[in-house]
Amino acid sequence: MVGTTAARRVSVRDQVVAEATRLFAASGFGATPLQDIADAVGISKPAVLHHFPSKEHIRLGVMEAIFAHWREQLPRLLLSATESHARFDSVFGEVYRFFAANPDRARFVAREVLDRPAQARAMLGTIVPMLRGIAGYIRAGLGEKADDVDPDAYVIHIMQLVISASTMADVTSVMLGDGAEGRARYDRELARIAKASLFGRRGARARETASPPSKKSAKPRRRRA
Amino acid sequence: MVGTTAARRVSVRDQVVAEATRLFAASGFGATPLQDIADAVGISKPAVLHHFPSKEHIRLGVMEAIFAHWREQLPRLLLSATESHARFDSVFGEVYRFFAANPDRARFVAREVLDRPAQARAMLGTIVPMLRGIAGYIRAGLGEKADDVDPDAYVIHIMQLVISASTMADVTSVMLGDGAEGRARYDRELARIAKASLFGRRGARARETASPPSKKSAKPRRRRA
DNA sequence: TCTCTTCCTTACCATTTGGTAGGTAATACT
DNA sequence: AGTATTACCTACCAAATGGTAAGGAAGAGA
Repeated sequence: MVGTTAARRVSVRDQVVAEATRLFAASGFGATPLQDIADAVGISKPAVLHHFPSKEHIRLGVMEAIFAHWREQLPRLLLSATESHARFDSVFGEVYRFFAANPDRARFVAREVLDRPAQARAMLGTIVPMLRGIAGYIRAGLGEKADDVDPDAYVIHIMQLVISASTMADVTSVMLGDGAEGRARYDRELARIAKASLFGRRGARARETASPPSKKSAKPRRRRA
Repeated sequence: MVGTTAARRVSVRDQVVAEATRLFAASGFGATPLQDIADAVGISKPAVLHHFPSKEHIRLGVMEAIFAHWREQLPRLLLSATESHARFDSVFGEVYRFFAANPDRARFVAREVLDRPAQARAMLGTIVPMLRGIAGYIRAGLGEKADDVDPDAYVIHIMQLVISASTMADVTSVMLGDGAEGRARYDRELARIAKASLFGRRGARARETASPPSKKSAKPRRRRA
């Protein structure tokens, strides 16, 4: 019948994880029936449970996939430019794009933090060393005189900001407008806050190279709606 | 209209809303059985449905209570100090304390944004005029030369930051430590980011009056789980 | 006392849903 | 070919859960 083992490029298991990620992100773990996942993949419900012992294991699979992906992507940050402003743009852009590229990831993580704080803590723990690495670069880049900045806390807050931005953008657009321009203002201000709080308004403005993590068109003008 | 018997200290209806807020915040709307709310209040499940036509109406009651509370509190911001730095501290402190004083509110709002974006949008819409008022003050306080700041977007992001901070603090403490000092660093950096991104690092440091929004009222909140 | 209203109870129902039983067809292995 | 394994199916079950039915206690007003 329909393409069996040979024609199967992506394993059914991976499809389950992918669809579950999307559905969990949209409706939440508890509100997503196993049947919906099965339907999305195109198999029966017991077939899903053939690949995972339980629904709970699907959730773990989704979470592990996200963090594994992130653990794989994050090290690229550590190879970024050496000049502090350029490095900042690079690092911020990487983090931003990781979540913005697929809001499902941000939504899922946000839900896990709410629903299962203890497990979310454990998962976050697996990337703490890398976050500390980023914080270390910030500390080194700013030098001794920046004793008002707390790099560890800063990294945490910016990660939060990016996650919540990816999560809430569709809701907060009621204030800035739903169009592309509203979203552009939103993204630009997010990048500005992240940068200006580190280098100061002057420093951030002086090098406005990568304020909005390269959307399509960066409109430098700003208007009231 | 329903003045009802005066003997009642706190109406059962209000108790239902209060307990539902706590439970919905902790576990989510879908994952909170009606029975749990009934148990928390100390009545039977059908008794809960005597006060609310359905579980859905309880959710609406919780949301309305939160936003009504906020709509009532926010105007105080508009009476704050006139000097821009002092006003900032005042406004930021108000927003921060509103959510930090009761993390359930932040958690509930965060969940609503994830689960029911359209309704969350509508609710946010009811406070947009006030947010624009705050943005207007920021615009006026900074003057013409601060054309890099987008006050409307700024207000949205800071609100997001405060909400997500109240929501995720218990998880992110894995990086900064669970003790009071870790939380203090967390709060201090949050305030610093909010302020420095508006006034610049120099401006923010010059007036470090209200970095960590006094925890007097928010501190003794640790019980119940 | 009788009646009406409000608030609340116990019993019950219908639906949803995670998970299981047991069988079948295709594939891999020998 | 013969056998074991993998992947999947239909049918089913037990638990959880939102909501309903029907009625009782308590107070107010007559």
